[in-house]
Amino acid sequence: MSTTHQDEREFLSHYNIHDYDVPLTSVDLVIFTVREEVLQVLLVRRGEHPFKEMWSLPGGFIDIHRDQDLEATALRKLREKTGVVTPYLEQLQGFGNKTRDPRGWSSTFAYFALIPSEHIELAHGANTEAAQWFRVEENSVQPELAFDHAQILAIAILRLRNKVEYTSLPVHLLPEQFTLSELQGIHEVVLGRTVDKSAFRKRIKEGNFVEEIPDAWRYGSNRPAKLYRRANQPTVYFNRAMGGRVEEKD
Amino acid sequence: MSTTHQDEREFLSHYNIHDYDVPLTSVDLVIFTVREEVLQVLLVRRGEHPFKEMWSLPGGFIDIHRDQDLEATALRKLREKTGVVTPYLEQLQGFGNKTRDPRGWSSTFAYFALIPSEHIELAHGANTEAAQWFRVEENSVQPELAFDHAQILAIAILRLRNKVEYTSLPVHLLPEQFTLSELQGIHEVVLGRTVDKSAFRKRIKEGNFVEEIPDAWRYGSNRPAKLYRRANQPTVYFNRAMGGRVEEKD
DNA sequence: GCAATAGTGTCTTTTAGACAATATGTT
DNA sequence: AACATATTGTCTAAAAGACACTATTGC
Repeated sequence: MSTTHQDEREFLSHYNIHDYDVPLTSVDLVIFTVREEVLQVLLVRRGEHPFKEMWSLPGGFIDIHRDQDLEATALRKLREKTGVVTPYLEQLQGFGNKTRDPRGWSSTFAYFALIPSEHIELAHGANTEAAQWFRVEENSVQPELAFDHAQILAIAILRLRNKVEYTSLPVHLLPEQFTLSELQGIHEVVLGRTVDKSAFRKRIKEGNFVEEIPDAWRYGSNRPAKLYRRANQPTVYFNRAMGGRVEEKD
Repeated sequence: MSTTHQDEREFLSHYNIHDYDVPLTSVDLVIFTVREEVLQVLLVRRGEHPFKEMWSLPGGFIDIHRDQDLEATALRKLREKTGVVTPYLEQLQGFGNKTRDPRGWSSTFAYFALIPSEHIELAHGANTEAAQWFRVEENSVQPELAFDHAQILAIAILRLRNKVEYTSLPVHLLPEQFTLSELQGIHEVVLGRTVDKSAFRKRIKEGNFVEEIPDAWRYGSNRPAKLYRRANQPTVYFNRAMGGRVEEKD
């Protein structure tokens, strides 16, 4: 109805968000990689209040002029900190309450990203916050984190472990080319336990999310290993988890 | 350090959110129930611009003075529309971009709730928006929805079907007391296919998320059925899905 | 007894786990 | 040949699917 549309235009012309008490809204990132045989997460040291000088997850406010959508905000932050432009990125969960930020009611969309550890250029420089990798031990990281970031991190770690149990997601922690043993190693690092070689390979092969690279081999002082790459497939979900029943879920 | 704390107090005393361009932030709800042997979802007719008169998911802005956290906002909206105070409630996903709301950059935390169809008092009255149940057909609902709510609904339906495949979640669609056949019926309605009685019962019993009610039976013109109730357990995740491999995931 | 639904048992199928056996490169 | 790691095969175990069989009530 034209009347309704005119009404709506009239309404919108008077609408001003600055008239309302609204929450702060940001995007935070949990960026995982596997380096030195350990799961690691990227943290930045805060240069400004609040929580100045403390370590935190990279993130920040949505820039409503530059960012088309939430994912654009997440990708922008990721690019600024790591230079990585095509990560595996998925939304983790939203968090929001009165107390998590001393500036007032605050909510955040937490994302989680997986990147291969090679070719990462961490952001540095006098003015930017320092970025650094930290080892994940159990469900946390050594330094105390700003805001509720310790909680967000714990939930991200849980989600990652669950996804590793029953999806093809860990391929995104590896570079372009990798062997099945390397892929298995990634699984073992994230899960914190060994997995059976035979069962693992059967599973991977029938998932069809990796493909052999023709005539490409990794050589060492032993039998060479076939090199594989990610197939052009969306994430594969297995009908059964790798271990026994998965106890905790998010 | 005391200096840092003083710095921070100083900083906060000058901080004013109204100085910044921030996105709108709301909470929306996808409320499911099973009535008349069909999966149904609760929609409200919008009384105000934008999208005045159109059907939409119940929801609205966070009230930073009344709501402690996001879940409190969701529960408040749910209570206002249905009178239900203890539903199954989980966060679905966040959505946010420049275009979903004509008032400007907008983001929403979508929640999804399951409630039994009995004892629901839908909100009515001249001033409040009309609330009504709609049948879910495939991945959508008959009326066109405001904002990007059709997309949110589709994702919620997908999530619900996936969870029904491999979790104990459907018990929340049933009243206090129910028979195993009724529970199976709920699964069949949501999944849109029949499931095997024997396999279903083995699964349910070993999950231990329902318990027999002593000496309680449902009578009819046939063999009486044992009545069960929800056990005091968190959601159980099964190691395998009910059907074959689950193809689409969220 | 009959109809109707509740509840159980048996066999098959699928896929993971354990673990042994074989393959193929370097040194 | 010795070594190290890659790759495959065989048997077992766990849990779902198909389907038949038994149980118990009202009428």
